[in-house]
Amino acid sequence: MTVAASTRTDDIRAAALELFTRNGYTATTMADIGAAVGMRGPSLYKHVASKQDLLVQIMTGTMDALLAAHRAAVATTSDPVERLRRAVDAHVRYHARHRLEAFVGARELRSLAEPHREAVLRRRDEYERGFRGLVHDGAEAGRFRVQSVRLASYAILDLGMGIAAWYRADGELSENEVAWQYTEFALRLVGAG
Amino acid sequence: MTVAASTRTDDIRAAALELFTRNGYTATTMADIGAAVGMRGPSLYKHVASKQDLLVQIMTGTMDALLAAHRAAVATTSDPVERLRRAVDAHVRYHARHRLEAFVGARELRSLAEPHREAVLRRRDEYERGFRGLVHDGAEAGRFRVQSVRLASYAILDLGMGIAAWYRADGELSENEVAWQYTEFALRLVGAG
DNA sequence: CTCCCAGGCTAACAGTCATTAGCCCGCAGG
DNA sequence: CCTGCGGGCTAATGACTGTTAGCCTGGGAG
Repeated sequence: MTVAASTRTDDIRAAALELFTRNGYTATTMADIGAAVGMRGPSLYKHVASKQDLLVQIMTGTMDALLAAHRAAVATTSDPVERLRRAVDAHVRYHARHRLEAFVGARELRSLAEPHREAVLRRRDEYERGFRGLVHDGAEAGRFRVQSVRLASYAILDLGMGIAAWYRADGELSENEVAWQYTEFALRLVGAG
Repeated sequence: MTVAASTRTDDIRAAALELFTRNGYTATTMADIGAAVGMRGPSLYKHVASKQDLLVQIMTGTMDALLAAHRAAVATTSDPVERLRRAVDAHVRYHARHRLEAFVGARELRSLAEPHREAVLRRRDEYERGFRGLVHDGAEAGRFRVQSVRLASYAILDLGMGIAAWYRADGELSENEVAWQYTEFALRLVGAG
């Protein structure tokens, strides 16, 4: 049986994610991560390759998931306004649902060693270009009123990043409320309100 | 003569700010900072108290300046829409002009030791409440159409944070262009467009 | 019952840092 | 000329960290 494999490894990854988010990558020690899952630091090496590898897994996994969500969102319609609405919805929900991953993904790029950093950066650029394209198409079609496509898409992307910083699943604002409000914000922002 | 005091100390602070921004506080060594100003690590102690002190100066100085700019901006009028416009303008310009300070201020809170962290957090809360108040007043007066005052002010604040991440003084967008666009964004966002 | 090994542990290594101690040089004031 | 010292340097210290080596145990396979 090779089903439902390494719970242990997953636990470790989850603990690392939590600690990286709260204290940062460099300030988190292997001993800390071990303590969080009930073992000593060196024992972790029976399950993971290295501390850096833990970060790599988190960051590349995150970008892949985000890109996938984006592609799925824009593939469902060709109306520019609706495409942007769905992309923002996916963006916001991703940052709310995976706020730890998003948080670490945004803040620890500099802790990522070089073969991987470039790869993550490339995917992030691709994501950014995707949004810029959506805003551009909507403006082209006369559905948006924007002066700078670049500025507007930066603004929309930054809204999502912000969510990862303050959203709490057990807070007084539900994911739906946040998603609805923020898509509204984004559409108003590009003058499609 | 006690005029035009420590150029040396200022140079060191500037170099530290630059390095903290690019590599993060923990990843920056005293030797790095020293090299940036042309001396060895230990020599820095003839000018500054400690590495932590460097961070403290940067972060508290930043929050004070931001709060001062905010107060000055909202003191100049009592019209809710205009007050928000000016507050956002100050917010955006501050984050563009002092992007390094803003960047470090947002990202290195966790590296700040405890007497000071609390103090910075308190001032940040105060700043946040200021914006929330502006949005609330405008909504109360029927000039804004917002569902959640809190969400709208978070969104506006996050826009500024984003600027600190990508703005470059020598980029293709001038401070004025960014400021005008972003105040427009903020006003559209609260439905005052 | 025996054997194996997954998975934990401690000890040790090698490296990195912030910070301190103590030295020394050049120059400004007398 | 000398002397004090601002401000630089090297060496040393002490703490911490990621990672490796090697040991031990308990439970499942045969």
